[in-house]
Amino acid sequence: MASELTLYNSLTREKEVFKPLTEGRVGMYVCGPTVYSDVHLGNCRTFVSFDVIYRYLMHQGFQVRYVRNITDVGHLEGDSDDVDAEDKISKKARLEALEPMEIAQKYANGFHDMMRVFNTLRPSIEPRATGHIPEQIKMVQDIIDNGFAYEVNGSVYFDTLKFIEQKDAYGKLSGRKVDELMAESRDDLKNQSEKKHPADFAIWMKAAPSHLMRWSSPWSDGFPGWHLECSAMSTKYLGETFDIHGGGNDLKFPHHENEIAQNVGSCNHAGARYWLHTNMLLMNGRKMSKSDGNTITPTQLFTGDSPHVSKGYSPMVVKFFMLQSHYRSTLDLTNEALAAAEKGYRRLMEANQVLQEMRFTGNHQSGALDQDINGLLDRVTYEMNDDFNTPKALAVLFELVTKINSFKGGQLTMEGLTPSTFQRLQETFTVFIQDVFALENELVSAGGNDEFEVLDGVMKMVIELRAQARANKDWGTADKIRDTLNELKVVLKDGKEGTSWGVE
RNA sequence: GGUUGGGUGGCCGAGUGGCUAGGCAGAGGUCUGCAAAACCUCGUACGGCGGUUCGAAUCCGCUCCCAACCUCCA
Repeated sequence: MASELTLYNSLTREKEVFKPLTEGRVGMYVCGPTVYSDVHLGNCRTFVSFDVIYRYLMHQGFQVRYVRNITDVGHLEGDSDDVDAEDKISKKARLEALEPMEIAQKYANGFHDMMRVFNTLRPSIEPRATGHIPEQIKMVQDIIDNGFAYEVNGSVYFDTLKFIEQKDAYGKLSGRKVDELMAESRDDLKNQSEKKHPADFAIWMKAAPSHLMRWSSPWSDGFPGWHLECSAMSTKYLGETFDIHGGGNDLKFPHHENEIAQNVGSCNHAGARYWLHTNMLLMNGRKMSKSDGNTITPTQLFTGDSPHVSKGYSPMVVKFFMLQSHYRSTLDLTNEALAAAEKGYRRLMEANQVLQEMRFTGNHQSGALDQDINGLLDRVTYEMNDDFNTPKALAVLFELVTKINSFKGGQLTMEGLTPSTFQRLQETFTVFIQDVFALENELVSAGGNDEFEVLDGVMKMVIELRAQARANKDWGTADKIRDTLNELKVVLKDGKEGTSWGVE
C-alpha cells in the first residue's frame, strides 16, 4: 500500500501530489499570532495541526525549514486602512500602560508557553515584523517601482485595480469575483479615505503623531501594513517561490490574497505553491465569541474553571481531541466530546504502554496475523499521506489497540506473527504517538520521575499485599485496599499477568 | 447579499457511487471471588424533495439549516 504524499491545495481546491521545489527539502511558512492578547484556543488548534504536519514531513525524511512569524506591528483595529485606526499592539500598550514591545514580548511569551504545553516543536525560524522593517520598506519600494502601488500623504497603497488588470493573480485563493471587486464604485469610499479604490490596501502607513511605533522610510515616519510582513519574511527566509504556506481559514481573505498580490507585485512570483488552511474550532456548534459568552481559554479548559465544561481536561486530551478530526473540518468543542476524547486518549496511551513492555511470544511463523498487522501498519502511513488524515490514522491505531489488548488478555496469541512485525508494531506506535502526534504520556509523568518512582514502589507493595489477601481468600482486606484506592482516584486493573495501576 | 465549506447513528467524527471507519455512551456475553480493566457480539445513520444509475449517504437539480470570510480574528 505504498502511497505518495498528497495534500489539499486551497489554491486549486484539489488534492495534489506533493512535490517540493528541491528534492528532499521543504520550505513551509505559517502565519503566526499577532501578539496583542492571550492566545486563542482556536489558534492553538491551527498550530497543533501544523506542528503535526511539520513533524510528519520530517518523519517522511524531508529536511524542513519551518518559518512561523510573530506579528508585532501593523495589525490595526477596525477599518484596517483608516488613517486614524489604532495598531492592536499600541492600543494594548496604552491600556496596560506598557511599552508596545513589552506587550509584544508578554504575549509572545504566553504564546510560547502554551505551545510548549501542547508539546509542539519550535519553528526553525520565528521572525518578527518589527525585526524586518528594512525588508518591508524594500518590498514597498519594489511594488512602487513595478507600478502596483501609489503614495498619498506619506502612506503607500497597493493598487489592486491595476494589479487585477495587469496580472491574472487576484481573487484565486479566496474565490472573490474580481469583476465585483472592480465594479465597486469609488463613491463607496468615505471622503476621508486616501485610497483610489475600495479594494486597495495599505502597505505603508504614515504614523499619526501619537502613534508609538514608527520607523523612518522614504515616504514618512510610519509603519508597515498588515500582510506585508508575511510577504517580506517568507521571501527572505524561503525565497521568492517556496513550497507550503499555511494558516487559518479566516486569513484567506484578505490576508493571504493580499500576500500573494504583494509577492507578485514585488517580484512577479506568487510565493507559495501549496496553500493549506485549517478550519475553525467551534464550541457547542457555534463560533467562539467573547461578546455572547460562548468562549473558553486554554487555561480555563485545563482547569475546568468555566461553565462550558464539567471538569478540567488536560492539554494532551485536548490535543488528542483535535487530532481526532481533520484539520480542514470545523471541530465542535463540547463537554461530552471532550469526555469521550479523554477516555479514548487513555485507552490509546495505556495500550502503548502495554505494547512497549510486551515481549514477543510467537512461533516465528508468518501467517494471516502477520499480514493483518502489517496491513494495518501500512495504513497508518497511507492515511497520513492522504492530506494528513490524523483521524483515520488514529482509527487504524485503535484497531491495533484491540490486538495489543487481546495479546495481553490472552484472547489472541502471537501465533503467525513474526518478531520483525512485532518489532515494527512497537516502533510504529512509538513513532506516531511520540514523534508525529507528539502525545505525551500524562498517565505516568505527572509529578516528575523521582516522585513517580517512589509512588510506583509504594503501589507495588500495596498490590502485593492485596494479592496475598486474595490468595488467602480474605476478600474484606482485598476489597478495602481496592475501594480505598478508588476513593483516591487510583484504579487497580487485574490482568492475566498481575495487577497494574493508574490514576483516574 | 456575495464567496467558501458543511449538514452522517445518543455525542464527537472519518468516508464519498456497491466493500465494518474510529472514539465515547448504550445493550447482551466471556473473563473475575465480586467488580474494574480487557475481549466478543449488537442496535438506531447519512437535513428535506426530486432526478441520473442495475445500485447514491456518496453524482445532478431544487430547498431548508449551520459555520467561516467579505469588518478585528487561526
